[in-house]
Formats: sequence, structure tokens, C-alpha cells
Amino acid sequence: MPATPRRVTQRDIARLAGVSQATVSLVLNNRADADVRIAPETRDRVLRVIAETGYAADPVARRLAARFNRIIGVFTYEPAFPSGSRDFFHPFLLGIEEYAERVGCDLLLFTSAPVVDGRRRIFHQDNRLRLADGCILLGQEIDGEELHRLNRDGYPYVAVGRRDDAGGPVPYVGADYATAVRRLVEMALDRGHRRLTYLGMGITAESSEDRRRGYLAAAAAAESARHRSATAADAETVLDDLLADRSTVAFVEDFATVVALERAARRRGLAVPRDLSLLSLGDPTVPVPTDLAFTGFRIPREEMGRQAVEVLARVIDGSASDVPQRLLPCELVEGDTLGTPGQAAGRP
Amino acid sequence: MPATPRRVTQRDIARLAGVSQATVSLVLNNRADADVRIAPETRDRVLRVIAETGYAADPVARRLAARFNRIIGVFTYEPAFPSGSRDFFHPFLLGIEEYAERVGCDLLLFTSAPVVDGRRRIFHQDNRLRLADGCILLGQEIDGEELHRLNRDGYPYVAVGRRDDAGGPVPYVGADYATAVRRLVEMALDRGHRRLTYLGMGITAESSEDRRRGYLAAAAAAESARHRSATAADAETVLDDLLADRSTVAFVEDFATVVALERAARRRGLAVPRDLSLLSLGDPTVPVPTDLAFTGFRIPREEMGRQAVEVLARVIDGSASDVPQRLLPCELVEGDTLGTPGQAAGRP
DNA sequence: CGTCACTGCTAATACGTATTAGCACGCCGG
DNA sequence: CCGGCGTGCTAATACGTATTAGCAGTGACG
Repeated sequence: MPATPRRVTQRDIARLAGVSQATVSLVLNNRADADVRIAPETRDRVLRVIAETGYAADPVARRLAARFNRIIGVFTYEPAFPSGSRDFFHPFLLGIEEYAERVGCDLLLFTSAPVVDGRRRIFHQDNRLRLADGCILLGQEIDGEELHRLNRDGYPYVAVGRRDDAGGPVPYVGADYATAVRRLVEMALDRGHRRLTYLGMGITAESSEDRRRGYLAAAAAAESARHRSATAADAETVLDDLLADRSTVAFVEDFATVVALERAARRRGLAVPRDLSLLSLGDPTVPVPTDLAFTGFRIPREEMGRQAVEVLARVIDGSASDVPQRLLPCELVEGDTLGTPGQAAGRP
Repeated sequence: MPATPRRVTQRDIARLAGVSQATVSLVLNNRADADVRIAPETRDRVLRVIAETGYAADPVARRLAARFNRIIGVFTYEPAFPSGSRDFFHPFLLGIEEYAERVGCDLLLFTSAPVVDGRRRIFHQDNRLRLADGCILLGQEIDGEELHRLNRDGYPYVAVGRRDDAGGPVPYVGADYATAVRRLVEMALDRGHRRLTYLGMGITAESSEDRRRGYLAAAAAAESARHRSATAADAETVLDDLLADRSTVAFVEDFATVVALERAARRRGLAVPRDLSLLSLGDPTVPVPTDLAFTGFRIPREEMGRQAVEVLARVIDGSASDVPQRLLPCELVEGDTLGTPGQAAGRP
């Protein structure tokens, strides 16, 4: 492999066309301001040479001079393409890619970020954030200190998912979990449920907090509204607990857990929703085989991705008046797992 | 949003540490050659200032000066994150990301490339290829002219999947379809099959050509070895055709088609592999529901992605002696759809 | 005391583009 | 013939980093 032949530059074009490098740049950028004029024949000559040589501007040099790149960074706190085939990031990326394509931006995945304590770090030696004009942050839990630093540095970014303040408000495009969960609770109350249990994932992410907040706000009207954490592996003991408490409906944050619960119930001869209603608080992020349509809501992941790019573009070009924060509504899914309490009593 | 405060540069560090910008650069790059020496105390002073200010080198400027970016471009001829979870690219991207992370490179997805005639184009005005040190090309069919141009420009790239010459040999990491198909044909012949049919996808991609070549090479020993194209929608007429020809085994390129064929056979009271053997020439690229384990082979997509990055890295740093071309073996899958011909005759 | 080698640093320049101040020229009006 | 103005372009510079030639200072050695 021979040393890369030096690429064609504006200087080369200039020499061939008998003009200055500046003129080439002016022609390329179609400048026609009052104080910049190029004779049509000169312009044509330059354009002809450009076409002949197949010249293409070096985006790196362009960025250094112009301060903009048309590159949008994407930082994921976990690998962007996990091996589990159905993955958490995919719908977001889909939306991000779609909108990036629309606005003519390339996407830079920060795969070079080193992993410390099982999590990628944005900031490290030889930090490369500035390669992009701005950055989209993806991940369930985002490090507060890193957000602080981003804010301090004035680096343009948008988080996907609502974030608490971190040395100032954090720009985000999130999903309105609180409202969605509140609606589900109200639906359950409407159907006559009085003893509720919320089964969280036991993590401290804002997304979890918002769901819980929505639950607590609406569940005040219930006779009993408990709250505990649960995983799929716990299914058996959790089910014991639900029965002991005479809860008639459970709001389950994690999809795998709700599937495991239903299966555990079936094994004991209990039917969903006849004997127990199960609501899912978000669609699956890992592939869990089930043929049951769970009642719950859908997270507008794709749309979140799209809007994140849109918002970021405005942060970058400075047209965002203040810190943009958007919450998108979650669509309720009418499944088959919400019934009325005491349905079982009717037919013993 | 206030105007971005000017970022900290080496000049700032230099001023604060009372040295020159060059010294800062030398310290940063840990230069300790014979002809470059920095006193330990000076080095420490500079490093201290760097730590205090949180300075991070501008990767754009670095690239302009150093000619390398540690950015690997990824060009996909279709959107990288397709919506019908039909994700052809995913396993490749997974391998690419994994290896990129390992070698400390970021990944640039060329989403800005415009779509003309339903296909993205690498070359267009304001072509941004040079942002990356090199590029990985993904897509079943890759435009020959664009490969020509890449070769001519001396741009470092690697195609995923074997490619025919295009104004010179094309660097690639592909799958050895020819050998895999040949093995399957030999297996079928061993089991006593004598009348074979190959069902292709009717596209001109190299991957298709290689499968067909492997088939033709090994099928010479058969009594009848036909070749035609078929899609899932054709299943019924294709089945008629197979029966009329008394073919006992079909080699099916497209996974959806093989699934449709089996279903069509079942509808007619025929069993696979008792009455007809069906071999799949590659794992699914679209999710097709089936509970049958097809005999065939698996394409090492993830490994292809990994090795593509590895090879590209060597092309970029010039350590690839000649044009690298690798074919990875496909793992044979022992499924339940290859039987012996005339199995049915035994029990009418 | 001149020469030489060695140390530790800096000045200068390159990378390729974008921008801006301003030059040279021709033309017109007075 | 001079001032003024519009036209069409160029020279110079900035962007932030990497590299290299070479300078000043010091000590050793003949």
C-alpha cells in the first residue's frame, strides 16, 4: 500500500484555474454577498476544474475554520449494539438516524470511551466530544457529575429521558411516565380495584422515579397502595406477597418480571386477569417470549430519538431560547391483563 | 444560550505554565525521543495546569495536523437501523463496535449521504468520507463505480462481503459461501439425493454468485441439478415445479422463501424432510416465525464485523502488505430438514 | 580558550478551509 | 486631471495541534 497520494486541495484547484485559494473557497460556498463578487466566467472556470479533479472539501479543515461539522455525537452508557437481539437502544437510534439523515448530519458513536466500573465515561484523557457539534446522551442512568461538567463547559447536548438538574437544568427529550402510570392507576380504580401494588426495578434512575411518582399521586384514592421492588427471579415470592396482601392489581415496571409473574400465577391455577390484573409499565427492552398482550403503555422511543436530534440542532445553532425540556406522551395499550377485582368470585 | 465560551487551548495552557505551545504539545504526546527532552519539573507544571483547567485536545485540529483521527467510518447502503426490526446490519455493527472499542476508535455513521434511486450514494457534493481515517462498507449490493472511485482516490476502506475487482482488487472480509454450499450439496449427495434444485434470490450480488458457484461445482455429480430464482410469494408454483421435476432436495438462498416452501408443502400433506428436503443457505435477515430448525449454515456476521475493523486498521496504518481479502468459514447447522430421498416410499 | 556534545526548550511552519480588509482597475462626473 | 465609486479579486490571517530545525546555555575535554 503506497503512501496515500496527497489529496486535492483548494490550492490545487486555485493553481489550475489561475485564481487564489480564497476565490476557490468563495465559489465553493456560493458566496454572493454585497462585498464578495466573482465574475461568472471565473466562477465557471473554477467549477469546471473542481468537477474535473473530483475535489471534495476536507471536512476536518472545514470544521477547524468554521466551527461546525454537521456531526452529531451519540454517547451510550452501554454498548450501542448489545448482543440480545432486541435491544434497548435500537428504537432510539432508529429515530436519531432518521432525523439526522433529514438534516444532513452524520452520527458519531463514541465507542472509544473507556469503561470504568462497568460504565462508560464521557470524560477521560483525550476526550473526543468536541469532534461532534453536540451530543445525544443515551442510557437509563446518566452520571450526574458528568452532566455537571457538560453544563459547566457549555457543551451542547441533549439527554434522552428526563434528568434532574445537574448544576443547572438539563436539556432533555423524555417520556411522560408519570402521566402514563397515573392513567393506568385511574383505569384500575375505575374498574373497581382498591388494593394495589407497585413493583419497581429498584434502581434510582429518573425514569423509575417518575413512574413511581405517577403511581403515588393517583393511588392515594385506593384502600391500599403498596410499593416494593421485584425482579423476574423473585416471581414466586412476589406472587405470595400479592396474594397475602389481597392485592388485585400489580403495576410492574420491568417487562420480564410481569411475564414471569403471569407464568407463576398460571402454574398455580390462577388466571390473569380473572384472579389478578397485571399492568406493564413500558414495552420490553429485552426479548421475552410471551403470547399475552399486556395492558400498559408504549414508550415513544423512536419519536424521542427524532426529537432529541431536532432539539440538539437548535441548541447547537443557538436558536433554543432557553434549556429545552420536552416530555412526550406515552400511548396506552389496551391489552388483556386488566380485569375487575373479584371476577373470580363469580365463577368459583 | 450564551455564546459558547472559547474552549481552552494549548496556548492557554502554555501561557499559564510559562512555556511555549510546542512544549505543551510535546508533554501531551509524551514525547521522549532522543531529540525531544522536557525537564521533569516543566512536565509536571504543564500537567498540573492541564489538570486544573480540564483541558482536552481538540480532535479536529489534531486530525488536521496529524492526519489521523481514530475515527472509523461506517457506510451502509440502507439505513443502519431499519424499522421493520428487519435488521440485516445489526450483527455486523455489533462486531464492528466491539472491535472499535477495543482499538479505541469512534464510529462515524454516514447518515448524511443522500439517497438517489432508492440507494445511498457515497460520492456527492460535500462528500464527508475524509472525516474518518477509513471506512467500512456494508450492503448486499455495492456500487462498482463507487468502489472504482475509492480505489482511484486511494481512500482506505474495507468491504464487508466479498467483492469483485473494481479497477483493482477490493479489500474485503467476506463469508465463504461457496465452500459452505458445496459442503451442503455433498451432504445431500451422501444421503443419496440425485435430483437437486437451487432456488436463488435473483440478485446479482457477489454473495449470491458465490453460493451459486459452490452449488454448481459440487452438483456436477448429480443426475439433475437445476437452478432458478424464487421468492416467498412464489412458494406454491415453486413447489409444483419441484414435484414435477422430482427434485428431492432444494437449496434455498432466502430464509423467508424456505419457510414459505415448508409451509406450502405441509398444506399439501407433504412432510419435510420425509417427502422433500429443504436446505437454508444462510440465517434469517428478517424475523420469520418458524419453529422448524432448518439444516444449512450460519453466516459469521459478528466476526466479519470485527475482522473488518481489524483489517481496516491495518490498511490505514499501512501495515497491510497488499490488498487484504479474507473469507471466513460458515458454520454448518445440523437441523431437521435434510433427509434421504424416497423416505416416503418406505411408508406410503 | 576554542570546540564539541548535550540538554531543554522555542520559533516557525504545516495541515486545509473560511473570512475579511483592502488593493488595482476602470469608469464616470465634475 | 482628480475624486469617488463599483467591480473583481487577493493577501493575510485565524482555527488548534504536531513536528522539526535550531538556539541558548552548560559543562567537558583537548
